Amino acid sequence: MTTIGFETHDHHACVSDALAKAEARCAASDLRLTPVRRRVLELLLAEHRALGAYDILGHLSAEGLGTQPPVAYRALDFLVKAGFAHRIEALNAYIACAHLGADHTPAFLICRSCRSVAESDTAPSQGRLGDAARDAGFQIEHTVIEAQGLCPACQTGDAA
Amino acid sequence: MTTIGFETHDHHACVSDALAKAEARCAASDLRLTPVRRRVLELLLAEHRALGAYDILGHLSAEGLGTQPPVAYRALDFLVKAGFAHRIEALNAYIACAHLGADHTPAFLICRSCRSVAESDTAPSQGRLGDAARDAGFQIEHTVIEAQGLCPACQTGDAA
DNA sequence: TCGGGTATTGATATGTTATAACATCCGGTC
DNA sequence: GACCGGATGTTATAACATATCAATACCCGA
Ligand SMILES: [Zn+2]
Ligand SMILES: [Zn+2]
Ligand SMILES: [Zn+2]
Ligand SMILES: [Zn+2]
Repeated sequence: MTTIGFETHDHHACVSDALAKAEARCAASDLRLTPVRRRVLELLLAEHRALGAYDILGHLSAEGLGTQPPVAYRALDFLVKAGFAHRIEALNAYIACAHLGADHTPAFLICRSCRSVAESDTAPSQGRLGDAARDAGFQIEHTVIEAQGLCPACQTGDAA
Repeated sequence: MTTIGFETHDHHACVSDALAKAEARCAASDLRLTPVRRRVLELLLAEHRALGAYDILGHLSAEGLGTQPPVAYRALDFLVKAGFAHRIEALNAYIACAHLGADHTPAFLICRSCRSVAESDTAPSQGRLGDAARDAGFQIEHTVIEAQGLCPACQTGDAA
């Protein structure tokens, strides 16, 4: 299990690596990483934090890449469908995938204070949830696993 | 592990039992199950389905109990805080708790076709998520565990 | 029963997130 | 060049949620 987000790391490499992987994947899968889509991915990659669609739109608009909500939502939809980003349901926000390329079932650790998000790659079977689904005859297509609390940095300051 | 929602059951008893438990809990904890709050709980209990705040508001308004959004949101906040209802993050919607009285960490099985929701009382599902949090030094306060897919009934019809 | 604090409700306005609908452009193909 | 499909531009609106302040109900002790 790998958790990415709170550790200090070579983030510049982290970003360029993710962009390179996204480009390779697009080339291989006949997807188009257009300027707006690429820029939105860069914005999401800039920090390991969740950004709202309208945060994104603010940046795009400042850069002359589009001013209306569909611009941001289309790009985000593309990135999420392509697996380059994830939606954080508990925040109605979006974050770049930290395990680009790997087929995974993400779980998130979300700091309520600084809004940073760590992506943990949990086991796919979802232990007990999978059992419950099987018992109930429920066919799982997608799971949302999000834990909210305080990240290591914010615990020391103990931001209420 | 108990999953409630898809099985056929004595739903009339299910509802009155839940209302009785809620009343008992309010009496014991100095909480007030006012008319609007009680009615909203009844509406949520009516089916094992998630209802949006504005669905609720529609009913309330038809019954002369209030017409403005805060009426619904206040009642829902009360019910959620009291543990009588849960918020489904993936739907921005609300559902009555199926394990009233028990201290539990709910997990939900959400049918994308009929919007019915089963509440499974998993073990503090922090199996692997808890491990990841511990490794990262993250202090979990609340978890969201929601699986989306098709319920048994909707698989047969295979609603796309 | 009177006051005073607290919880609740009423009412208005606004903020935030997301999509529908339709026109237009642009690159590749025949 | 005509066509097609994906991507964008543009307008409007739907859906979800909260801030704020005034008014009222409730409880409790003086
Ligand atoms: Zn990084
Ligand atoms: Zn933090
Ligand atoms: Zn029932
Ligand atoms: Zn169903």
